[in-house]
Amino acid sequence: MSDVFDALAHPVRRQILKLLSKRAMSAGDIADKFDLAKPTLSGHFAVLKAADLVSTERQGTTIIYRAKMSVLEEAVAGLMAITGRKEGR
Amino acid sequence: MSDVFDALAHPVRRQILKLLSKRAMSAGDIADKFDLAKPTLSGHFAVLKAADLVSTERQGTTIIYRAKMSVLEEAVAGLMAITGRKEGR
DNA sequence: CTTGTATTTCGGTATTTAGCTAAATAACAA
DNA sequence: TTGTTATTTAGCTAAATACCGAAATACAAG
Repeated sequence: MSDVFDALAHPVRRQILKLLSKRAMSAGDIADKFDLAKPTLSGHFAVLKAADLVSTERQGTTIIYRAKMSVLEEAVAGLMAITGRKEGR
Repeated sequence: MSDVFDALAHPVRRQILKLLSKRAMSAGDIADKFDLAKPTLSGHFAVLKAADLVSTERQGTTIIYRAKMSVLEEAVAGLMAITGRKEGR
């Protein structure tokens, strides 16, 4: 769980998740959306993967990233446990 | 908003928020709950305050911390914007 | 004004993180 | 095999973070 919050702490990683929540994308396509070197993005992908927030699938030479929404929703639930909210909908 | 996620990234700070969500507490009382030096906790308080996640009130020589639940709920809402959930309740 | 209590600020070190370039790996096509 | 494209790993530096003990600040009581 702590890994998830670590991952969410960086704005670029939150933005990546937002992109992936709309549709799966290749590493390169994601990287093109940011003004950062590709290895830097690759590092961010690794953090997201360590947090289990994304899954990957290789398609030939490209790698497709997908957001694991269920894990993200667990983080939301974790925060709501602090706020005292009941389950969201 | 980024400050909020930075603040939430550290497990001690999440734990502090959880304590404060139950009841307001003095800095010292909070510090007693952790096996860390007081200056270390004071630093965590400062991060929470910078994120506007807590408010303070001085009562004589002690300082009372309170969780600002509304700000925490905004963070929840921010995450839910990524997940695509509708407003929680 | 001195003392005691609560808390923060200061100064320091050790660790982690974010970013880069260059090099390595993987898959594929010719 | 050679070359091309996509991505990651390695190696590095700079900056940020977490922690500590010691000192400073703020307040209240005597």
